[in-house]
Amino acid sequence: MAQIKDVAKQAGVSVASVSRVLAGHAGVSEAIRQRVLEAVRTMDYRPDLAAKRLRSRRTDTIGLIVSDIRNPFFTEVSRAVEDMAYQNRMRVILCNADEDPEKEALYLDLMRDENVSGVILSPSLPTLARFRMSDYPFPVVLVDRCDRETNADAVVLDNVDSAYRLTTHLIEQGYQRIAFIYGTTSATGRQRHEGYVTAMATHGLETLTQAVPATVEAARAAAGELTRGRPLPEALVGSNGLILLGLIEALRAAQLQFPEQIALAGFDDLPWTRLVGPGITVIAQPTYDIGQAAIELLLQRIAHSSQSVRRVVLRGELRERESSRRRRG
Amino acid sequence: MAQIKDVAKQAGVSVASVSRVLAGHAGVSEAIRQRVLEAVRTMDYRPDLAAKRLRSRRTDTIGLIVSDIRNPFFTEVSRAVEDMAYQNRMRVILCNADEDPEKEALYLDLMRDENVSGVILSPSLPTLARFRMSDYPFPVVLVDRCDRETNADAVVLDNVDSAYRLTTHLIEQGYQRIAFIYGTTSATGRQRHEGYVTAMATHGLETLTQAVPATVEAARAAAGELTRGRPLPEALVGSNGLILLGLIEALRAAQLQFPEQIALAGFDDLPWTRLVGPGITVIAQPTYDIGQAAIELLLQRIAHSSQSVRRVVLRGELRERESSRRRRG
DNA sequence: AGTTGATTTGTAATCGATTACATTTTTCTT
DNA sequence: AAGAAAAATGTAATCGATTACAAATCAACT
Repeated sequence: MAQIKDVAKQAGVSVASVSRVLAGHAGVSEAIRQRVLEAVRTMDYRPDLAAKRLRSRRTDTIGLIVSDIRNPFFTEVSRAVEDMAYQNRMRVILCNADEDPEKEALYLDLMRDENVSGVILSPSLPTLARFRMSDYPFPVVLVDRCDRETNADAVVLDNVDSAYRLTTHLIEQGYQRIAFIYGTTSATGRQRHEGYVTAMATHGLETLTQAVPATVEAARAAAGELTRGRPLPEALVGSNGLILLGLIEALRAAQLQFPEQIALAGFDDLPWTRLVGPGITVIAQPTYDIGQAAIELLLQRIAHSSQSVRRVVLRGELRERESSRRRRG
Repeated sequence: MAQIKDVAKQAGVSVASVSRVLAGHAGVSEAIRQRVLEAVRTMDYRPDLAAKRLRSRRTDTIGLIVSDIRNPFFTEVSRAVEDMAYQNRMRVILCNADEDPEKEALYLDLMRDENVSGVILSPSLPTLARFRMSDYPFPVVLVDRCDRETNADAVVLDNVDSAYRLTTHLIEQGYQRIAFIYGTTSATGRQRHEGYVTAMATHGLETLTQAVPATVEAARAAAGELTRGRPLPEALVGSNGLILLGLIEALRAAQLQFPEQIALAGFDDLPWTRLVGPGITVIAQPTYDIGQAAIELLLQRIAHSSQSVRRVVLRGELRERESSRRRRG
């Protein structure tokens, strides 16, 4: 394997010149530039990244810590982050923390060991509550989850407002007994719950909620309970894609048709939401944009560590489908 | 930041001893071991990974190159790989090559630069055809795609057989004009096509196939064409999850009910396959197991570079649902 | 031509670990 | 108790780049 000194010898220059040419630094004559480039080409020289990283103290690597890559929301975010990262000659280290604060801490520690340039994190509730930018030797951008109080760069959906609009849509369609099933492990669920509550209150309606761990199974169980209660809710709303899936499974099990017997709506426009039943009304998140915005924010922060804290709030889009069709009678 | 020499000073030993203790090497007295460990603890010493990697020439990193992480099959495989990797104190670098041989080559080059311990790759057809283990300075395990001729460690589904069983199932249910829509960008689609053809031939039936790029859009278009033809096919089979999705969209657009007007079956048991319509018959792949097997194979190969080439073939499971219900008449 | 200042190039220190080899200490043998 | 063999420990070289600093070259202006 050729090293920088071999290239230097071949080109008849010093290693410093080779390094300068390759780093694109100014102050090197065109003649030397050409000779170095030629030598690099003929020898197929590849700088050793380990050496480079040791000496330069930069890794050009970013960490992405999500709860579970299998959640389609994070799949899409991760794809966006990876695309942008490679475009900027950076690497991505991906971790699944499973909403577990201990794993999150573990992986954040690992990021420190890796000396990453920055981290994109979707924190669980406990981690978010404790979060201080200054606790980490690298920039952190929060994604998907963020509190009003949190002082950190972040990219989130307008959760409260989206939930408000979704709930209001159902109310306008003539539904009143609207049940909201939401995940308790993340700030997202809480905020969407808040929007739901506000919308219901605005219209003088009573709320009906179930807080569950954000899993298909938990949502299915909760919805099962709700559908066994009397009077039956007129509509069910799930606070994210996994929960929505659980609701559908419960309706299947209870042999309830939607929207005829019970209306349905939720968050996350997944490939199947318009194919299940007559199509499901959802708030679509601009997932790819969220990922893109997150890494852009991170790259800016890496470049200018002292710039002011920014929060990017993206708007969810209401996609009306048959599952929330106007209530007859 | 504490370095190894600080720890050595604090513990009153040499840097070599510290290194030996931390590496878990034998031949160091219990007394020193304890003193070093104590010093490491009190100083919260973290070895610098860049330095470690430079000197030891090992990165404990593996590369995972898939076509697109948004394909649920690869999402699940990737999760398995990450889980196992972190359990073995290894990092994962994930790349999306979009079925593009050039991008695959690019990322494989990047893996060389990163000096990874090994790579898990799901190659496009051209890359697979050209694949030689000896072209790479690191072990490579193929996943999902592999030819009979390919001489490389690999983990794949029993594609031919699975497709044969799925097709035979439809035939046994009374279907004869069965159309097979398959992806041409990967070996997987071809092999499943082969199983379909064999099953049809065995029963003396004529084949009806459409080869498409493995995307939802292409599959939708192809299915649209098929459903406009007369006589209408009696059943549609998609060679993977994305294609299946495209087929369903096409049936929706053409307002064809399944299985009443046309039966449906495919590959990949995704969260929604039993929720769309009356449930869709599929071959379920043991995706997590596939990922797990791949990294196990890779770790073994890293440990024993000269062991004989292994191929792990996992069996797909036929999940019969209503979309392939027995044909009336 | 000589001096000054700017620009280009080269030499050698440095990043922070691992590890080959040398040295010291311990254990065992006779 | 002396000497040999084995085990433990330490010293210093090494991995392969970047970069601070020194040296050399070049240009411009008296």
